[in-house]
Amino acid sequence: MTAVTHSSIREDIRKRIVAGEWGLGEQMPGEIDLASEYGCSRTTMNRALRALADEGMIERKRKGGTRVRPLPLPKAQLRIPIIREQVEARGLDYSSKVIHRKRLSAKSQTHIPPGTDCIYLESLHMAGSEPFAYEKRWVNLAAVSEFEHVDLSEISANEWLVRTVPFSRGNVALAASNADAAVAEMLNVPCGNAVFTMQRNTWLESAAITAATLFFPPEYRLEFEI
Amino acid sequence: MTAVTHSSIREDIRKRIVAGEWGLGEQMPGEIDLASEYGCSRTTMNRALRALADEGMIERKRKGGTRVRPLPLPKAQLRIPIIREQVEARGLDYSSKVIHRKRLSAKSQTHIPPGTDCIYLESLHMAGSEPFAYEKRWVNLAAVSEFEHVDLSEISANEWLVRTVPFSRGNVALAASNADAAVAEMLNVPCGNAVFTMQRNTWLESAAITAATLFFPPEYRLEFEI
DNA sequence: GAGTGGTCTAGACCACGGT
DNA sequence: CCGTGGTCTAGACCACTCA
Repeated sequence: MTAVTHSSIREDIRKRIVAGEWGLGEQMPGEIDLASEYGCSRTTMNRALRALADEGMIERKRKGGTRVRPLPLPKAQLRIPIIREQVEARGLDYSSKVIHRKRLSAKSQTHIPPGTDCIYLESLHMAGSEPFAYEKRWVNLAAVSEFEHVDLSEISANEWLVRTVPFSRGNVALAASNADAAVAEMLNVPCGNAVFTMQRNTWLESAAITAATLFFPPEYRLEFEI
Repeated sequence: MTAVTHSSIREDIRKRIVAGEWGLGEQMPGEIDLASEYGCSRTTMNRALRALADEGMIERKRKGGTRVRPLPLPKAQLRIPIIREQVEARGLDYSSKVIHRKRLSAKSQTHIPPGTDCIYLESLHMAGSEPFAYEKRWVNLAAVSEFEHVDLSEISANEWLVRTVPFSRGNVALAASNADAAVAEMLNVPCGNAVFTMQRNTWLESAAITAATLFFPPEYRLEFEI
């Protein structure tokens, strides 16, 4: 006898969908019917079906009932890794060095309003004695003025920001680009070689906090489940 | 007066966390206290807090209570776009052509067991008259034998597979690589140029279905929110 | 042992959206 | 109109884990 828990019910219904018990786009039984079939309350069945809807397997509409999604949404949970953790997960020592540090007005290529007082940083993240990633970053001093006095030999800019402004929101763009001379030298790859790049803009509420671009050597792969 | 719904409560508590009402790693009030503070039932408060825990903002443990996560997990919902949709979203006509099609035994670089009878395909996805992506794909005939007879001038391999085996799971790896001569010619970029690559392996239950590698021109960016 | 979250229940009312 | 999912409630028992 299967335990009547929302998770076991959810997995059982998932199997029935995968097995094709209800065709694509076809209406499946409602909460009340399924609840009585499984011998659980409607609340529990609701939770199981809600979870399947959240992951894009089914679609639910008031009055329209519950349907198997015709083309499932290929959604994935991607966890943006913290660089230190990635390095340490490979059993290597993490360190970072600041290569350039300047005080500049924001340029227009970032989401920080042009002219805003910023710190511009270039730093190299190391895994053992090998370069792991090169970073170019703008930090908005109007939003985090304390950043001006942070000792970046003690803590990386990224970690300081995460601890100071932990719950910011942002966007990410992934791309491939050809290494320019500076990036190529830092990552120890031939000039023009393909490098994986990740651009991140973050906000706290409506204030632009930081814009960072990370360059990874060609071996780097960002992996996740779907 | 704020309505007492799980979502409004969740957003209010999110604001209080962002405002720093409870320090990082510090224990916050339990469900019962918060429920009485908001004048809702414990069930409702549980749902609000569970949602915040799911998105990585708080950590919950039996007996240990609820705590603000010390370093928030940067998680993102990444929707893997269907190529046709990406092209059409840019207002361009989508088409695809098969460049090579062979029947081969699987090689060991994919997740399909070596020696399995496969179709190997190379195809070009077009946006208007421009190349949009080049695809190399293995399809396991032992898992989807009908694929042998599909007319790929009518429907792309990807779309046929999604409709036929809709609920497969898989993994994805993103990287930057240097275009080899064939890919460079197809994408109309200089040989050796950086191309964005996406490798996908998919399974239905435990059966390997298909392994695909997509190559995108250097302008391509994969964007998402965090 | 005891406190906290995890979960289930039975019942209720509401909101959306096809008919 | 009225069926369906969306949500809330009050109460209960359980399971984990810290002290």
